[in-house]
Amino acid sequence: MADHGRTKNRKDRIMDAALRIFAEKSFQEATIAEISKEAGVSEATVYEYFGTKEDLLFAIPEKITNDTFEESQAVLPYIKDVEGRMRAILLSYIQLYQNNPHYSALVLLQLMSNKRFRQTAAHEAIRRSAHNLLDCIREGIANGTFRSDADAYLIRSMLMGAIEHLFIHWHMQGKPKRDKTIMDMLDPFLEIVFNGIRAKKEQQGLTIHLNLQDTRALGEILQNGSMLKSPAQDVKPAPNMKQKNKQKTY
Amino acid sequence: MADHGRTKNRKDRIMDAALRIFAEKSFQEATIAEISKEAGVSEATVYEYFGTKEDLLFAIPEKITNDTFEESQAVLPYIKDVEGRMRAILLSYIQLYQNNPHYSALVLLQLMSNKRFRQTAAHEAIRRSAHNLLDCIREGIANGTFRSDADAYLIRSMLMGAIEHLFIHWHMQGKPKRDKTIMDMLDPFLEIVFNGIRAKKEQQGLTIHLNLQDTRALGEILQNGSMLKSPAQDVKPAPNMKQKNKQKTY
DNA sequence: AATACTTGACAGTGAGACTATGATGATATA
DNA sequence: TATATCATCATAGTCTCACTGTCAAGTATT
Repeated sequence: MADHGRTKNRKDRIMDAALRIFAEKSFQEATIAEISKEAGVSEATVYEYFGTKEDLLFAIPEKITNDTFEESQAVLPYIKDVEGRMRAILLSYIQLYQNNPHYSALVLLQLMSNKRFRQTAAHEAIRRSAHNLLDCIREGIANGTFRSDADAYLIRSMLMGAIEHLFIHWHMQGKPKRDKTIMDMLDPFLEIVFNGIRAKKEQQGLTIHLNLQDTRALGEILQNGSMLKSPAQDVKPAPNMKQKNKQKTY
Repeated sequence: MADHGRTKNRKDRIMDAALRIFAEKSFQEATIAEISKEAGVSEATVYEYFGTKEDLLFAIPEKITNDTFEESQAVLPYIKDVEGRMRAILLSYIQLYQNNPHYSALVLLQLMSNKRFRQTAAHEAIRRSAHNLLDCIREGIANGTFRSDADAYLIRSMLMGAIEHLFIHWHMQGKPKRDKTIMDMLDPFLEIVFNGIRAKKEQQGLTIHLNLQDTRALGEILQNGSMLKSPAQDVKPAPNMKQKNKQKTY
């Protein structure tokens, strides 16, 4: 293969450059000329690999999704606890965005670009997560974990919407608005949602006397007890959690 | 004003046509030629009113926002109850989208179009809602309505994110995915969130028996009461999209 | 009717997506 | 070493579309 001395393969170099430029400017404003220059290849080479500018746009999240998202989904079937499984789904979702800072911008660009978006791997991945979540919620309702009157669609939108909202804000305002990462918020977040939709159950075992006027004390008890810190604590975090950041390109 | 027999003023006709075409296609795919034809006006006239295609894109949500959003915000200061005020903010937010079906698409187009978005009335309206919400949440935390350890930013993202998520899905799948409107979901939604973040109080003086092994039960008991009404709408599977595929362009 | 203003038709410019083609030089194979 | 192959590049050219400029014709106001 004639590489003219360049090490990394051209297709990747083009996608890297395009990712940066698309995210920084916008689809209209980015030109193939600029992308090819940034990638150190000729314009014709871009067209060799990607038939159209739009193909290029669609290829990038496709690759990221296939590279980083798929494997993190593999553990899901082994998590029997509904809440733990939901946590794992959201975690992989968050990691997908977190590890690829420009990803959300690109996905939005695609979304707005045209109807083709529905056929992409990125959309498929999101769709599948959404579907899995819905199943979990229904399962939780069916087995009594969640209230029987809970609206599964609504709860799913709460879960995914909040995360997307956090990332969109992140994207719009430049990252470090706060010291807490979105990952840090996952458990408090889930606690609130689960808190709001858990079915009331009977209690067995120890009984204690509480004076319910003392709200503070109650709050302490609630948060220090094992239960309310994320029920999924023992669930092993999805594989690529170490934040390795394989290439700084993204 | 020379109107050549047309009644409605040209500027509005152009914006109407543009709103439809931008939302249906996308920014790139919509051409000024088509918009002007749809509006029954010459191409030059479009440029008379709107200097550039992008100006046209930005002018539309600007108008809608100013027309319909501002007044709905006027009542807010008079609602003293924190939760009631939060509900009102979200309600006006939902109405903004609901009354203008193409609005969300246009706002997203703007968002992705470029950085100018931050100076638009649409963005300003959203920003102000977001800000008001944050204030409400903080006030609720301060006055003991909400748990003291609640994360105000997170809660805001839950509230706004869920609504935006519902609308984006709505936009992507063609409207009537379900019989319930997004407005119908507002109260069940708020119930879950408030449920999850309300400070545990009331039940003054009552002593009850609790099992600390099942912390869930503790939470339930504390939150139990009036708010769990939400009629159990049985979940029906989403009638999956009609796959109409209006244009085979791609 | 006279003047001021608005609109339309049309021609033209420039940017940028995309194509076609032939030259170049690295690599594989004989 | 010689030859074939193939990725890449450079260049030139086509086409679509945003956008401009001009002028004639219509309408409003006086």
